[in-house]
Amino acid sequence: MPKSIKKEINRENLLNQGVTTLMGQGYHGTGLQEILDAVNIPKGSFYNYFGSKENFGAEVIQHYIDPFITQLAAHLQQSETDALSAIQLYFTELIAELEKNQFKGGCLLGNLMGEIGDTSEVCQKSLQSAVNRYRNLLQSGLAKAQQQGTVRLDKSAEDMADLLLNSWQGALLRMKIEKSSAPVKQCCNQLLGEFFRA
Amino acid sequence: MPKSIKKEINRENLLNQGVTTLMGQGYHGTGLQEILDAVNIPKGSFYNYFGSKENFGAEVIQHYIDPFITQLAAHLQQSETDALSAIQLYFTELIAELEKNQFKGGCLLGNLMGEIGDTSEVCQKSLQSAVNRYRNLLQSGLAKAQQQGTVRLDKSAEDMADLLLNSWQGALLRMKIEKSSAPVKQCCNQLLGEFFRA
DNA sequence: CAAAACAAGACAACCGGTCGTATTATTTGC
DNA sequence: GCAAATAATACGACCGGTTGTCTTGTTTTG
Repeated sequence: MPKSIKKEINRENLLNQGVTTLMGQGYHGTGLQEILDAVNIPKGSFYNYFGSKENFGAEVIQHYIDPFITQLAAHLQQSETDALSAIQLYFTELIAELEKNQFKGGCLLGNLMGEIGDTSEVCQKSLQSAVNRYRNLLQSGLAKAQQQGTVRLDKSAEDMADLLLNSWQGALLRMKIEKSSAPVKQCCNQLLGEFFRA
Repeated sequence: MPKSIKKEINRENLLNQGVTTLMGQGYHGTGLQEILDAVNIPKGSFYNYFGSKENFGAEVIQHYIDPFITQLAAHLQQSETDALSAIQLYFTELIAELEKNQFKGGCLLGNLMGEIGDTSEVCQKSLQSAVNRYRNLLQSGLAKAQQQGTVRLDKSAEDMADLLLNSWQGALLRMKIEKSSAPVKQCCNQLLGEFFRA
């Protein structure tokens, strides 16, 4: 097996484990050794793949959000369901996943925004990019729903996307400390079920 | 000076410094020594005042939220202004303070919910209590505004308080990474200025 | 064989927490 | 009301362990 491929596998494993561990214990609460042990990669190698813990964190952020964007985009492209229903279904699936994890972790973006969003410039940039990518997709979904007549037209899709995203982040925090999916369900019902409706 | 008084002063100083430092660097990002040096209190004393870093964190949380509750309650008791205006004024003041800090820190409750809200049971309990105290006050303010006819009656004050608090927390996270007060202003305008209005 | 990629482990700094001792307060005995 | 005894607090050196990073030697690659 060529080394260049092994390198990519190692990088991928580190990023996957980074998502899991940073989600569970936060940035400063996680030591590199813990991640390295989990995927059996020696410490010395780490700095060949990533220049620093901070750079690693920035890459983990992007690696984390990718699947969410893919999943939401897939729902929005389903031509047989309207956009609002697609978004609702997407969030229903997220809630099911959160319940499966017993409300631990929440959203890595939200957690890291709070912990290091204003102290690590590198991670801040990465968080900006990740949040914007997600927000823009949500916005385009809401705009599509507006065209389909299921979402009100007197508010901009941009404003609604921001409100939905912010409320969702806040609800995730509440979920974590209340160990209940009630906050996130309430959030979706209030916005997607009522406020945004045409 | 009796020792019992000095002890209370030291505790107070530690809690104040704890709020500042934990706000800026998070829980795991802050070492006890850093706090102790800032208020010139030896390490050994710390463990006479607080049993552990975790217990200290739980006390810092309560110490942090107290002034916010006092401030909001004071606004709500001003008899010459209606409740909705009082709430709006309160948030306007918060935004001014955030701008003064150049969008660093945000809300200690939100930051700690994300970082340790699901890993430290002691802090989780404290966060629950702090958030609930704050939420209940907001709810009573919104209920008062409903009685005064400025806020819609077809949604419960409880639901609106939750939505406002969650959106505010999310907007604070966005503020931190975007280094702009636009998200928090947008949040207040959307909810207090539009959605909640009678 | 030169250059690049990798891995082992050293490194100093720092972590939260403990411990014995010194100092000070408070209670007790008379 | 003073002194002795007891309790409470102050203090910082110190503990074992871990941190992120770097140096250095080895292995692999084209």
